This record gives sequence, structure tokens and C-alpha cells, in this order.
Amino acid sequence: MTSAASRSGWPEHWQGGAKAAPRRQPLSRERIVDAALRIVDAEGMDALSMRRVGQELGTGAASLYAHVGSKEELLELVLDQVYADIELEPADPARWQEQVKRLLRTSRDALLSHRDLARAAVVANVPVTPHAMDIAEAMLAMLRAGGLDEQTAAYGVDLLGLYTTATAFEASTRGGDDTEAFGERIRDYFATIPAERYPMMTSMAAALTRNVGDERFEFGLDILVAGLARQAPGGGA
Amino acid sequence: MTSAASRSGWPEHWQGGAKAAPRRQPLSRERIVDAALRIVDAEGMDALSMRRVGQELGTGAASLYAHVGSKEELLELVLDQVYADIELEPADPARWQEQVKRLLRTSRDALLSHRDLARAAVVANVPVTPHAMDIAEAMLAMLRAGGLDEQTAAYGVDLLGLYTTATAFEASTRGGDDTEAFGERIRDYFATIPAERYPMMTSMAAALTRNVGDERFEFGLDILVAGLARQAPGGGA
DNA sequence: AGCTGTCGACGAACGCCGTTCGTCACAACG
DNA sequence: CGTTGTGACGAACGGCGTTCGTCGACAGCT
Repeated sequence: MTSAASRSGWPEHWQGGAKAAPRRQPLSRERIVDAALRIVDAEGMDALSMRRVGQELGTGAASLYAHVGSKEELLELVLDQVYADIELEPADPARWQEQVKRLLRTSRDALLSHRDLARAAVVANVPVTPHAMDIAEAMLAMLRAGGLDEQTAAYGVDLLGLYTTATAFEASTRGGDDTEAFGERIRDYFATIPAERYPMMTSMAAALTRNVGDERFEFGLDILVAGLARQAPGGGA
Repeated sequence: MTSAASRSGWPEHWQGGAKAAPRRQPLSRERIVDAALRIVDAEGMDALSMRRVGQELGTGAASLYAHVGSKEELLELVLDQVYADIELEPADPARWQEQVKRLLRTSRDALLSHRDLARAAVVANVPVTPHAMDIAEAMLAMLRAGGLDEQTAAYGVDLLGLYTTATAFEASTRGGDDTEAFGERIRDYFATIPAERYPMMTSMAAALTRNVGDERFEFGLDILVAGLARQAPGGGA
């Protein structure tokens, strides 16, 4: 009809050539994942919607569904790309504990370097994407190199991954805009709670609200790795 | 106009008297929280919306905002009510480790007895509601009774709470409809992944997918509590 | 008793969201 | 040159949390 005439009948070189399709670089999984990660970095997880990703690519939300299936799948892909940057080293029985700690620190840093992306990691708890499985595989190798039996290593990798993603999420919600303001708000709140009902919490307010760098994270890390090591033959010394 | 005429002009006894306001029991925070918890129990967190809560109470979503402020606040109230049922015992230095474990098991059970309510607990990580703070207070007392210094106890209560809510959430997503079908699906998936890239995971599939009751949870619990105990003077024996 | 002020209830609407559908331009292929 | 398949895309669907303005009922005062 009219539309057909005005569309195909129109001089195509008007929008053909090298001008009309300047940003018509074809969509792809990779471009979509990159755009999504860019949005998370710039505006946080709350701003990440299919419409927003489409807009970032100069198109609409519907176009994305030819490549990603669902938002959940997109989040998995974004997470996997972040995990892809984590470098893995082969397990060394002599220093497996430090290797494990290092790997978890790196994973945590990778998550925290993308705003509150850790929120997605908490929900998608079971690692099914390639690079997430690479990390689990490497960690399993380290735990086994440390002499842990199969079941302990299996539970251990689950426990360590849970701890890392959960603390990363916790840290990302805390330090949202500015960490110091959050700490102050918390301390103010502590000053208002009734001391007679919560004697412990009020008297320990300083210790409870302390948040110096990664001290909290390292504290749990030490306990977990040491606890796992003690399960190994000769590891309890 | 028409509506005014049909409302005030209409015989009020038609809907007045003792019949028209049969369910017009006035709204209240408590009734709203109860309704929300009922919905979570019956249909899960996905079904919990302000509109759905309103419907449960024979009204609309807008009416709720005179009592709860936001959905987030409602979730906090629901969580707090669940925490209210957890019974706390005074700290006993002689058996503090078992007390802590017991308290965490009870908390986990409380969360798991309400479908996937644990999802809300993961997001609202910092306990600010009264009963949540009661639990933290009790746990702090137990850790201090065990001889832990202030900072260790403070980090410890955070670590233990994080572990409990995170594992509860994990468990609630797994056993959504029926746990066995989930396990089978996982095992099927393991059979498809390439053994040459993931030799550890494929060879340890049985250990990784094992999920016998609370064995997983108890495994981490033992490590954490033992690890904390070792921080206390004389606890490392 | 009558008036008035206050407040809860509530329908409607706003601006989002994820996702689906039908259409349509266009490139590759016969 | 025709056919066919495929990705892009606008529009729409149903749902969400929340806000706004109105309205009715009741408390307290005169």
C-alpha cells in the first residue's frame, strides 16, 4: 500500500550508501552483553532493563530477543564475561591455601568493580556458564591438591563461592553512593536503639560498624580456608 | 454527578446496617503483614505484590500505603514477624557453640518454612527490625560468652547471619516445586558438560550434586563455629 | 443536633517493566 | 528475477510499585 510504495519506491540510495546505516552495525550477543555491562558500570543494576539496553544500541527492546532469550539469560552472559577476566593458575599443593584465597579475592574484586553486579551473582547461585565453571573447576583442583576428599572439596567450593558472592553483594549495597555516609548513618542509627533491650549491640557499636577495607572479608576467608584445611589429613596442625 | 447521586442518593440501608460492612474490618499493619505472609506461604515470593495483598484483604493496593510506606518496608515487617517466632535462650558459656548452632538452625528452619521468603532476607541483609536485632543480640551474647573478643564476635555474628540466610535462600530456590526433579535435572546437565575441560567437575559429579537433608548446611556450620571458637583464648585445642 | 475537620479507603492513572506478535526490509539463494 | 528465510522493530499485553484526588465516615467541638 502506501507504506510499501513510500518505502520500497523511495530512492534507496537516500538511506542506502554509506550514510543511512551508520549505526546499523548488526546486533550480536557480544554487543548486547557489552552494552549491558556498560550500563551496569555507569548506572547500576537498577537501571538495567531490556529497553535501556536496546536504547544503548540504538534500537528497541524487542530486537534483543533474537539473541538472548530472556533478561535472566542476559544477566548470566554478563556475569560470565566478568568471570572471563579472572586469571586462573594451575593448582599447586604446596601453596593451595593461598591460591584459593587469591582466587576468591580476585573474584570478589571482579564483581565489585562493576557496581552492584554482585546482585545478579547472588541470584544465579549455581554456576552453569563456561567461565564460572572454569573457576569452580580451578577451585576444586586446588582443594583436592590440598588433600581434601571429594565430598569435602565439593561442599567447600560451594561454601566458598557462596561466601564470596554474598559478601560482594553485601559490600556493593553498602558502599552504593559513598561508603562513609553509609557508615555514619549506621552509627547514628545505633545511637537511637534502646540500650536496655540491646546491651550487647549498643556497647559493641564500634566493633559492629567497623568496616576497614577488606578486613571483614579476610576474616571470614581465613576461617573458611583454615576450616577446610583442617579436614585434610595432616591439615589440622 | 451520577456517581454522587447513585452513592449518597441511594438507600443507604441497602448496604448500611450490619450487612454491607461485613469484611470492612479496618485495615492495619498487622492484618497487612499477615495477609502478605499468607500469600508467600501459599504462592511464593513471585506472587507477592501490593495488588495481590490488597486483593487478599478485599481492597486495592493503594489502601495499603496508609500503613506500610513501601513494599520494601512490608517485606521487612513480614521478615520480622517470622523472626519473632524464634525462641531465644540466655547465653551459657558452657555450651555456647551448640547454642549458636541451634539458633542458626532454628533461623534457617523459620525461613525455609515460608517458601522462598529467604529471598527477602538476602536483600535486607542488615538487621534493623526489632526481632532481627533480638536474634543478633542473643548471638552476640553467646559469642562473647565463648570468650571471643568484641571485634571477633562482631564479625562472627555478621558471618553467621550471612551464611544462614544465603544457604536458606539457596535451598529455597533449589527445592522450589520438587527437590528430586531439580537434582535429576542437575545430574542430567552434568552428563552433558565436556569432560576434557572440566575433569574435576565431571569426575566429582556425585559429590557435587549430593544434597542429603541439611548435611550441606551442617558442614559449613561446623567449620564456621569451630573457626570462631579457635579465635577464643583456649579455644584452639 | 449540627457543623466541620481529619483521615482512611479507594479508583484511576503514571511510568515503568519483561515479553510476544505481526510486519517488513533485505540479503542470500535458486 | 523470484523466493524464502531471518533479523529488526513498532505496537501492544499484562503486570508492577507508587501517587493523586476524591469521597465518605466518623470525632470532636459549638
